[in-house]
Amino acid sequence: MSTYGQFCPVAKAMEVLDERWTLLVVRELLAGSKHFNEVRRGVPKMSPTLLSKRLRSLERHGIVERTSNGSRATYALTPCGRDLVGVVTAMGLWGLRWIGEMGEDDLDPHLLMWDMQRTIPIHAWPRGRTVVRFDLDDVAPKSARWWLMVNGDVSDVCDFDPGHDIDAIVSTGLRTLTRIWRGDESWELALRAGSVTVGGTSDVRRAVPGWLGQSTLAQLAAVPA
Amino acid sequence: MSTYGQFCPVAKAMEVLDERWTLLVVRELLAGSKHFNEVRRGVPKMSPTLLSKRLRSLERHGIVERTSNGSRATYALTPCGRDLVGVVTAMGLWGLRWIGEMGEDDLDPHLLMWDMQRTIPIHAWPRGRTVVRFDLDDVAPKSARWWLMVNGDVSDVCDFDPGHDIDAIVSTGLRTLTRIWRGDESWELALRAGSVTVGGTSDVRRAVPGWLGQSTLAQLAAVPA
DNA sequence: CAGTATCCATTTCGATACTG
DNA sequence: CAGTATCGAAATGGATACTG
Repeated sequence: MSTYGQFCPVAKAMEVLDERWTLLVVRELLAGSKHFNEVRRGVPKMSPTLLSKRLRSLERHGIVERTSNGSRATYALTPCGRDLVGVVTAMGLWGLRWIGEMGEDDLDPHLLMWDMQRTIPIHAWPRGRTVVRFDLDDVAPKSARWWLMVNGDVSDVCDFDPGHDIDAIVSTGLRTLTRIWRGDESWELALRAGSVTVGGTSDVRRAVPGWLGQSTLAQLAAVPA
Repeated sequence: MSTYGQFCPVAKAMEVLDERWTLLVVRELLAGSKHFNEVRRGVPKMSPTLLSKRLRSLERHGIVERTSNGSRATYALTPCGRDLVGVVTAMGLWGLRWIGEMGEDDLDPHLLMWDMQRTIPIHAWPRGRTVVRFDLDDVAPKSARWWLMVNGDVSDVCDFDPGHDIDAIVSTGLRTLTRIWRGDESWELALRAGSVTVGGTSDVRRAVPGWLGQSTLAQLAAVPA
């Protein structure tokens, strides 16, 4: 960490937070990840060495607390770390408002499905096991099909057929699904425009947008403070 | 600028903003600086080459607009740039709340006086010319004495005697003055503890804290949202 | 005043492989 | 699972001097 030599609190904060990846790691911890490889899932392009380094640095700064219960290490935000929710949110809302364009490299079906799986409003789903399949038509075959399930109060996602009955099939492109998830487009408009189609009983088709919803940030943006 | 390869708006925002110095340049522009060397005053430890590079980068990203009226270049934030006030504020409030410790290198009388000069509530000062001298007792002689003046609706600061009558003398240490300015301590407590003394007529001595006030961020922090 | 030019030490980071 | 070890390429940025 290099310093700025300024008393200004913005500078003091940036000394800690302006390093590459740092705030994304915090975002993952805010989203609820507790273990090393759980965090990694949210920042798959970060090398484990670097993640380790960042976690250590955050620990040194009193933002993260690491506890090693026997063999399993657990990471948690301290109160100071939890208070970064304001920074992460401000950053995200600004990004959402002003950086609409995503390059091809920004689109990642793994990342998208993982984020959806952990964010969807489980309470809005039916009681029993419910499975939605996603067919992404513009993606290499091995990452084109995903199964998202809710059973009781647990959600799961995988890229292979888990063998259960499928309640709905969402067919669309990765970019479209990402844009809807981010809140750049609405389910309604996309469905009407035909850039997304949903298969299933008519009840289910009507319900799917409510099952999936949108990213946490999009929900915040929809309720302008 | 390197990329993160994530669709997440936080990542997209950080791609633009996580480079060293970037957000501090934005802070300066938000504070009202319009010209190259004006911005420099707020980030004196940044090399001009790098400042130039950052301004260009901000311009490319649609955050800053540069206009060259003849020979004088002017920088201004675009609406997108102005909207970063939320990010800068969140960052600053977090820094203020959680990073209290300042190293010796973080203390800079130039920077402090410059920030005070541009932030003080001029309307709270008397009508005629009013001069406050600062004597910093723990600073090298050549940076230990400062004159802060208000005349009409213009404030000024310098490190040499401008030759006007002095209305008040504030004697304290650089660290104390910085802490008060940031809002870490209050004028009242510092005066009572004797870590600051103010010379002048009793009316003036009572008025000085109100003339000086505190940094913009400290004012925001004092009104918890 | 408003920047450029140059140069190099240092850091940083990504890739890959490996370990208890 | 939860990291560490190693290495080299790239870039980052600080210092300094210079220009129209």
